[in-house]
Amino acid sequence: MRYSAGHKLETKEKLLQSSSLSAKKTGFSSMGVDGLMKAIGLSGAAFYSHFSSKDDLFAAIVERELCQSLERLGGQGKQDRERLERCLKLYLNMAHVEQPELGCALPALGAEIARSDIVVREQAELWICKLQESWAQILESDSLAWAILSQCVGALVVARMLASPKIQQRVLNSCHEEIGQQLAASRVQ
Amino acid sequence: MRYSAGHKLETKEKLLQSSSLSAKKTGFSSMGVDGLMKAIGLSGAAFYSHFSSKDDLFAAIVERELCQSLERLGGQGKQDRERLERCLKLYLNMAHVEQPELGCALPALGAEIARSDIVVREQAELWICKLQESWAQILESDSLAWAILSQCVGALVVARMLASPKIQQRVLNSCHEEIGQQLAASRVQ
DNA sequence: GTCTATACGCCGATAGAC
DNA sequence: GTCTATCGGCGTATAGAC
Repeated sequence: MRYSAGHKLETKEKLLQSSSLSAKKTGFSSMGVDGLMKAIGLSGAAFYSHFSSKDDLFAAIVERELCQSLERLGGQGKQDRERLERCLKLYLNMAHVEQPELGCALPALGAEIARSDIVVREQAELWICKLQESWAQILESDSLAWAILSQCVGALVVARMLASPKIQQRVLNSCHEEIGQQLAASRVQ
Repeated sequence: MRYSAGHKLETKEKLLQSSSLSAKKTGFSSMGVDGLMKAIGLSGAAFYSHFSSKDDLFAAIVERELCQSLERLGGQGKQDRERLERCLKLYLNMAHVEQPELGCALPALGAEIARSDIVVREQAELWICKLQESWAQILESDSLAWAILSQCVGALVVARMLASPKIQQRVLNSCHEEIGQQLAASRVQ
């Protein structure tokens, strides 16, 4: 082998990272294999040494991204409400609206995941359910966990569609405020 | 003119309707001009008698769809909470999850709208704000209106990513239930 | 593992006949 | 307004040299 043992792993990792960013920014279907490889300094044909098809790459991106989202949002081990509220504040943030490439894949790739084949959706379901379970444990409410998750994803989808930063900010503030009230209500209950 | 006066309008309307359904189902970027025209029994070249470019069509689809969503959800003239709650029940429904082509454009095209140029996003903002204002009037709360709107859109994005109908249903039920509590809380306040 | 070269189809868009 | 024919580019994917 003309290349070192770890080289393939490194290349694949670089490709995954670069592709994930691009997919969240411009949409997966809008990316070409050639452009993806050029972005990491390789030719288009080299792509097929790492993935059998473009769809195969998408499955890998989804798994990687959702695993990462779970780490960021659900955390490992026991959590508490305070840490959850800090996560929500980071999630419902203008920086997150303006930089989809650095943020959660659910608002950015949700529609494309929804249109993927069953294998990808089962992967997505796995990680999304893990995140929901993590939140449900903290909140002691299954339905509240689903509701807040949906609201966070929706807030970013809605805000990113808007043209003016002021209204985007108002969407984020509103969701943050209303979630705060839901959390407070669930605490005294 | 070899074609009747209303012919062009009818054809354009048929094209808009057919394209809107396809866009919500498979995503706008995945559609080809040729396929869109074949779907209404015309050749691909005839497209350019109605729209100057594919992007021009997307702008028209967004305007048409969001205007329609406003009619369905915001209604014209005065509304009341009961009618709003009936709308939410229809929105947070498995039929809506399973048939994106018949439903709201916000969950289906949100990410693509977000990536469009400023003109499209200004259009989107216009209609979304009208819807929010309509709800805010009923609910007597700006932030609650934004929060519920986000939650509804997010619920559909999340549910459609999932593989199993049972969990999809649970997402819808959870959001419906939690929104119900938010509405009740805002009523007594 | 990566390269160049290439196959082959679909893409958006235009030209010109009717 | 719609058609057929066509252009030039880019899409995914493969073949074979190194």
